[in-house]
Amino acid sequence: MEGMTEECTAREVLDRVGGKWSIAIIVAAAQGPVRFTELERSIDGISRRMLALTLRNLERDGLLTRTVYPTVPPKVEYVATDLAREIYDALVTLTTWAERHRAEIAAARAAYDRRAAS
Amino acid sequence: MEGMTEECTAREVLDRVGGKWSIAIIVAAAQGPVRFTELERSIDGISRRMLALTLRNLERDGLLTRTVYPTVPPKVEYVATDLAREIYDALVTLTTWAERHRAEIAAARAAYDRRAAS
DNA sequence: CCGCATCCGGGAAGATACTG
DNA sequence: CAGTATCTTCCCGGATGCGG
Repeated sequence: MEGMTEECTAREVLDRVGGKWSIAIIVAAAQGPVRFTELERSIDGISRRMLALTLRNLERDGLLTRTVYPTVPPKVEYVATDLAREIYDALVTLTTWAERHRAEIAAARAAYDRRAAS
Repeated sequence: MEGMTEECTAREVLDRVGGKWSIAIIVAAAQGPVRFTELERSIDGISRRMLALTLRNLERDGLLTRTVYPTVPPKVEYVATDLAREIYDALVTLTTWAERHRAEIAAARAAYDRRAAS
């Protein structure tokens, strides 16, 4: 449809896992089945709306499996697919990296901003 | 400043690397020094504005080093820092993954949409 | 050649309230 | 419990033009 070349594969990655909350959800759902409210509580700052939307998109792309148990009260479980599990390590690498270099990056940013305020 | 917990590290990754063009730029600049126009040509679809903005942000976070050669015409080279190189493999993994499963994901999406159109 | 300034539209995402 | 619906706000990102 578009005149896009191969360059946009990086773009495609982010279309799947680049959402604001996708990584956190995938990592959580890769450890085992998780429920909606469980995710809502464990992912700090996420809104009910964004959780629902992100879950839908991840399910749509085949990264998450949604299972509904017709019980009362209703119960829905999400679990990462094999496809999603393939990038689990990479996602953890990125998360760990961000965590370990948080201070370093903040310092670089502060230094840059200080120079810009000249 | 914030009351954010540890949960948002995934968020932080994307703040650095989750820009629309960040991955493509980091991967390109990890192979060796690249010039502005060079990036503009090699990254399909990027605008001059977004290239400049993304380069600035990556430099600000200490992921890219910017070197200006005071020549005529001016010459500016960008190269990935050691910090950015640490996630190079993970980024390549994600890119490769997206490329290999492109069809699979598209199919999952199509199937999902077909069911939704019921 | 390498950017920055400005204008502007569209989608992302928060707040809030309501349902099966 | 597991979502929808609506409304609003914000900022990403494209287009264009200027400047060192």
